[in-house]
Amino acid sequence: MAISSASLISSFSHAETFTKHSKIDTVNPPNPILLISKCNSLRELMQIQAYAIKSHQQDVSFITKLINFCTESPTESSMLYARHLFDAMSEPDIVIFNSIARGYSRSKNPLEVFNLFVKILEDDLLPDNYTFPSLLKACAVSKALEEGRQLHCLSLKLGVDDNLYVCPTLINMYTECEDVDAARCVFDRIVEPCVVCYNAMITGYARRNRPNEALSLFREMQGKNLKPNEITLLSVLSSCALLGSLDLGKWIHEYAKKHGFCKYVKVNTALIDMFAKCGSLDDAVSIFEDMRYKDTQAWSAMIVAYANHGQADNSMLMFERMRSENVQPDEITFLGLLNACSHTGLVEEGRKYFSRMINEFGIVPSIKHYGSMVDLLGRAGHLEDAYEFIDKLPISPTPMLWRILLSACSSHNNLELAEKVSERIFELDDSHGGDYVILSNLYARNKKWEYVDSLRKVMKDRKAVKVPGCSSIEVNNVVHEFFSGDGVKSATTKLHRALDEMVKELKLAGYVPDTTIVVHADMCDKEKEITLRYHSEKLAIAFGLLNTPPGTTIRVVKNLRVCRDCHNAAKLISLIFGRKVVLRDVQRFHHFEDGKCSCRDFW
DNA sequence: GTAGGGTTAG
Repeated sequence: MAISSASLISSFSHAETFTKHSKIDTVNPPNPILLISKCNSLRELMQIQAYAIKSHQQDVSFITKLINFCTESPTESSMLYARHLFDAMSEPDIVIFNSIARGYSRSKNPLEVFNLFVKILEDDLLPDNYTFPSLLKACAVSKALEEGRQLHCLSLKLGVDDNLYVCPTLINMYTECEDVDAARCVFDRIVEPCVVCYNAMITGYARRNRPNEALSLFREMQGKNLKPNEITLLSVLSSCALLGSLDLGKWIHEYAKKHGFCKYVKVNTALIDMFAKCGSLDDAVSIFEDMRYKDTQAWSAMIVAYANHGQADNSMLMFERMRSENVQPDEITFLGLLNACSHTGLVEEGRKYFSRMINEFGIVPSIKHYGSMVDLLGRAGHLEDAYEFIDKLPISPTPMLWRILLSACSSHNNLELAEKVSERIFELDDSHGGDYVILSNLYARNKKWEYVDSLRKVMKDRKAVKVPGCSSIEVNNVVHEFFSGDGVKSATTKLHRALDEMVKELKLAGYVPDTTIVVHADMCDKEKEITLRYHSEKLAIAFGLLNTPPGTTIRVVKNLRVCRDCHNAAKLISLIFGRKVVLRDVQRFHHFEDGKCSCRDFW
């Protein structure tokens, strides 16, 4: 709702009635500054100002209090009023500037913060340690690394860089601007970092997908007997989730229980997310059901969790429960629902949620919602619809959107459309090796070897690199990582013998290596088979079989989508070795049990 | 009620 300053000022003059209708002690007139502390609406605040003017008690200190009230939890109208007060001052000083900047910073308006800074410099005012947090936050939200660096220099010059409040904002600015190493430099310069600084750095690592460094700082912090708080736990839990480290996650859960952190809704939500992403949906559900108060994020976490585990019916059930308890859904809620539908091929339901999101709840779809819709249509085989959907978007499509469609083309073996889609991708970004691999696999499947060859050359010429497949498994609190092809040349370890043994047993049970999905055309079948054997997920599963007691569930996390051959193999492994295998790929979870997968081979 | 501010990590 937009409010003009004219309407504000008119309600301001209306506020003069305050003095007429209120009983004012004329002998001992009340101090307007004291009235502000009891004030609880903008309207009352204006009445207090009217009174202060009338009783000649309006001074700089009073105005500062007024502005502070407005910027404490700013709204559009409170900021307009604050700005009105500010503009009326003849010589605003740094204190006033800081207060206004705080308001703009809290209402995520970096542009106005920067404008104010320009004014500060023009007025020859010196920024102080109250000025920097707002400025640095503005850089963080607008990803302005260069401006952030300059502010960092200025803070050094003015000697406020090691201020209790400036330090964490500096770290946060650098991590938000994706310069995590610069953040670490700031952190390392602090003589005795406090919990807030640790939190800023740990959160930065977790957000920038560097969970190992986050966890190692967490350990360092504990070694120093610094007490983590609930905010520390949020980042540590999200690091566990990234790694799929269930053991550490469980330990954090115990820690949270012991130290009274489970009363925080956000900690519980992070626990739900962690358990779900570490493959233990049951634990996620039990945390969720035990929560007394569930907010939008908690419900969404559960909806997303069910979606990623392929339980669309439960996702939708959660949504119904959420609605019946009058909790408002947000964009993440719908992202979860859309993913739930796309993972299970519920095209009509997905379409319905998409339109309800827009029409019933007024949520503007983001690129991720569009991506989910493309996935929904494409994976269900409505490839042309998906193509048209992307073509008609109100925004220009990102390579990612086309990539989702390309992978759907691959699932449905539609080479013709895949070629068309690849063209669209390469126009935007030709450096992504995965795109060439998908297309190349499709050529191979259709026995068009000459195309496979030329595509490999193009890929090489354009210096496109493929992210290597990497799978990890946690055994006895240690996360072991395996890259595809590890040991292809020198397979001498116990693990490789176990792998050979595993494949031998699989073959006895009817496993036939699917050599059509290997990119290299010049390999013979034997070589192709070896390449497949050393896929990272097979290595990780073999490691699990070798190093965990019979009957233990094997939990593997993979950085890419699971390949068709490994999916087949995992199904058989669950059957012949009597092990549950929980495989998290970049897209979703696969639960293998008794020769079947929870995705029902739809992925 | 230290009577011009009250910040930082989610």
